[in-house]
Amino acid sequence: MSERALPYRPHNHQTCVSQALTDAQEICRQQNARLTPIRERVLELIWQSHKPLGAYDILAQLGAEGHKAAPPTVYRALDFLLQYGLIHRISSLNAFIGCAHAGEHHRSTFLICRECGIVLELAVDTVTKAIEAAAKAEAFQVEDITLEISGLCPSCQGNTGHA
Amino acid sequence: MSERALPYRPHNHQTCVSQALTDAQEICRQQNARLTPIRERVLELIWQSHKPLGAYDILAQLGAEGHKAAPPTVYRALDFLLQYGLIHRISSLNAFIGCAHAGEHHRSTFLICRECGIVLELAVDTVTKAIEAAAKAEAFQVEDITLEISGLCPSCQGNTGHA
DNA sequence: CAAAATTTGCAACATTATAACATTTGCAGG
DNA sequence: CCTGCAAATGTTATAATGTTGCAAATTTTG
Repeated sequence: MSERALPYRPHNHQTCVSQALTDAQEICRQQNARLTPIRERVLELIWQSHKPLGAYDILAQLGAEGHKAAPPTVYRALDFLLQYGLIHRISSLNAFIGCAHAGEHHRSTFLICRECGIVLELAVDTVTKAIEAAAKAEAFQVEDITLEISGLCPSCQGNTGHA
Repeated sequence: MSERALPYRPHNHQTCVSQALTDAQEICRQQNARLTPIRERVLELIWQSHKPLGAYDILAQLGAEGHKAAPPTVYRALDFLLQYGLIHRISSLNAFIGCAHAGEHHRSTFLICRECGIVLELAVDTVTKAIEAAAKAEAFQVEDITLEISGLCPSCQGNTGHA
């Protein structure tokens, strides 16, 4: 597996997109899931940047390209993509972002820049372990972890507060 | 400072409520913030249980007791209570819960039972440290952490799946 | 091919949150 | 006291996000 580009830095983003689509196709094939044109297009739209995209943004873009879909169409595609681990939902933003580790079993941490909006997904074992230990200490059975960190990415630090 | 009751266990909940209100009054006095009747009542409603309460639930309860408020009234009270650290917002539920550590500087972890809805707030230093270390490794400047763990609380484990 | 299951279309609606502006209240200085 | 400002609340409308229910089309399966 190749190294992934840091989203903050300039990079050939088309590589991110095509990698994500290829991975998605492979994952769906393995699980006998149908990556239909709508689902694939929604995934592609979400991957158009490293900023999370709202459901209604997706809806608008589909509309702009001639496919006038209704909200359920988009939400169903999103549900599918979530179910197969191809995207993540960012609760604190009511928005969705492509999964950078599709196919790998992982717990994600999201670093969300409040300035540029870019999100970096991490899978840090020490964090996961600490969380699971804390839950275990309370005899709580963990099913799902939402960990979203808001702040300033390296590129935006020092760039704020002056016109 | 006295020990806090575990929300899952039966406890004299009135103690939780009055403690929360007393703390809130003290915190507001110290900061010259006005804990007006509406704000105090919203806080009290939120503390009526250890389950997060939606803004429109609050609205409905205010209505039921004769104070027919509009959404902005509730959201403004919530903003105030959030600002002074008297409540927390649970992003994954779009709901609000009383802060169990008001006045103490802390980063919270929420254990949310999907079965009974009860939320336990923790402030675990190992978790906070691990998260901050992970962010630091990416040169990310942390401002806010959303950590919400969904699963089964001790009381609800084994109680599910059979009528 | 026919039946069954999955996916999509579509209309209506439910829930959550905010904008904009008017009115009232609390309070400090004259 | 009272007056004038700032903070808080009231009011109306609307924006943003998400769901339900059912019909039509498509795909899979026997």
